[in-house]
Amino acid sequence: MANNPRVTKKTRDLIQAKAKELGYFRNTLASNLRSQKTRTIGVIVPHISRYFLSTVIAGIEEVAFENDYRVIICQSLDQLEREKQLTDTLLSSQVDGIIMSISMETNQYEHLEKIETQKTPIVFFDRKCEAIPANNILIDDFARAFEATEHLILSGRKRIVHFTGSENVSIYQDRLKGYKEALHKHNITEDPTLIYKSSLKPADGKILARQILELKEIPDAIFSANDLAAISCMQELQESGVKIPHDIAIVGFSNEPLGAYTSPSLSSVNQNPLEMGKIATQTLLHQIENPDVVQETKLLDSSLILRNSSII
Amino acid sequence: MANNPRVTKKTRDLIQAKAKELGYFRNTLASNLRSQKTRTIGVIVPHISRYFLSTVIAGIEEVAFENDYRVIICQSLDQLEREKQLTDTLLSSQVDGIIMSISMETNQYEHLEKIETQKTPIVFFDRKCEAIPANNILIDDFARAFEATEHLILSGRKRIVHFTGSENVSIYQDRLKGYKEALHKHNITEDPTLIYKSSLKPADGKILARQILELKEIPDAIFSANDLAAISCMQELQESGVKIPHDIAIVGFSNEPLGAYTSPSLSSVNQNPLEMGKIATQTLLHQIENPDVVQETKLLDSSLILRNSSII
DNA sequence: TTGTAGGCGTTATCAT
DNA sequence: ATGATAACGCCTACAA
Repeated sequence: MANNPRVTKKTRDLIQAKAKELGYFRNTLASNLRSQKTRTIGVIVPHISRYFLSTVIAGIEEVAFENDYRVIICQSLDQLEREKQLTDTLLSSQVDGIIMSISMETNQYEHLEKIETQKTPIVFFDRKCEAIPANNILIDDFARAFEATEHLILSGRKRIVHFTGSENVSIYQDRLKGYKEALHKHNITEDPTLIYKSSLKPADGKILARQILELKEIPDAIFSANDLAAISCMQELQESGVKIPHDIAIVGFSNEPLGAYTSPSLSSVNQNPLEMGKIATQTLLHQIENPDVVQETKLLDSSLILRNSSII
Repeated sequence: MANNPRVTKKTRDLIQAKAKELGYFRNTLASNLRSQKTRTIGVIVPHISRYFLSTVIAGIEEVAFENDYRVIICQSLDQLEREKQLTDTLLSSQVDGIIMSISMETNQYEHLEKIETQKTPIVFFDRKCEAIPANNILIDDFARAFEATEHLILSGRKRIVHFTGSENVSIYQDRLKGYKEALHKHNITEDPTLIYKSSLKPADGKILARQILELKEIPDAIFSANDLAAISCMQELQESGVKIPHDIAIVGFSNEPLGAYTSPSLSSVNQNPLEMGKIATQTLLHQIENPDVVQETKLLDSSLILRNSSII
């Protein structure tokens, strides 16, 4: 039933017509079993509903579609246990490759080693993973965090709070380092009581806002490692009468579209998600076809976007 | 290799251990081919990045996961052509069932009839589809549109614009009917020049705003069939000096989280997306296990949420 | 140009 | 309690 060119075009057309008439569908299962290829890419992401991730997925789908690959999307919900299960599921579904952004909880790596053992090509994006040899598609989180913090300092801010996430995750480490480096460069003493770790969900932003309001000396700026926490924190502060950016300037990270609509609008970092999805997929497809390519880390463009939450 | 109880527990454990050691994975492809079941649900939605849809998907995943089903998510991007291709893909992947919200462009139904021919169970949600016999999980779009429009009328508005979408799609038809019915009940003459049809994307909202500003008699309210168009329209109007809600009151539809953050915040309709995803999946799984159930339409709860864009 | 056999990995069934 | 075999549907390779 394959569209084999050795058969006369006429015969083929005839068969195609008859097949359609009978409602025939090639059984992809059998076909894949036979060919040992599925032309399917598995994607594991923490959430699909975040702007950043759904846009990465859009980029993945675009390139996959162009190359006649299918995409299976799975959500780990930032839980290690689900990530393990999904890995097993994808491997046993014989996906040709995996694109993944590891969960916040991921601090053990047997499930990733399975992927390596199976020789299934894998590409990580956004959150760097060095547990197994693989390509990593990232932005320069350190540089952007440095830039964001320096921007606050150059606006005259001195007591700058930083919201960080799980230490398992490279991006939060790097953003924290960038923050510290900027303080250091401008001779501002690092104050550990100004660094707040959380899971950076909207609820966390509210809690952090209340903690900040209880500080003896109110800070004059916040650099948050994501937008959702920044926005909910901003709202909570405003409800307590804090003027943004006059009293406290705020910069987030990820450039959620939401941030353009808040009042004030939120300064943030554009991570180029569409591009990230495309490059990740191109890299993976290349690796599927050339199993012996060396792994490397690719840094994509990114940029600080200034809006009203940090400009007076 | 199945975990067969007829084999001694001891032997099974031994095999399990050895399998793990060797990094063995059951080949789901072969297993599914053999059993003629995939325990996989295919989902086709217009977009995954809209709050409404990604939340429906979260509901789908939750119930699927509980019942040990996998979920394949596909985006039609509201394009008929992609929807057709994805239907073929899912059918030939032998999914056990399909959950779908048809695309805006869908005005022919051969691809859906294929699903029927294959006897693959299917459930539609949000956008009603009567082209083939199937369960439809919906909210009462007519009633909520009526309520939204009446709310505007009772606030003293008389020239009420309506933004509608493709006439292929039941929800836009029903919302339009609800709008008209409310006008009718309150003896307001229906004015066809106040009904604007578009694809309701953010860009459309801006265009519509400019068209409204050029009307001889500026309207005093807008009821939009979705939030994205409402929000971008509101912004464009504000940039032209229109005061919301004083000059023009606005109500959207879908309750995008964005709407809670705009200024003013946007009145909208909560469609209960999580519940919708759960019920759709329960219905589908029930249908997979009981192939001869009758199809029906289920109406879920929904509610008008009043915010500052329509309250003075 | 067309026909046919074998095997992909699993599992149900039959035989030992 | 275990071992052997056939079949799921497709596709490659070889034969006719």
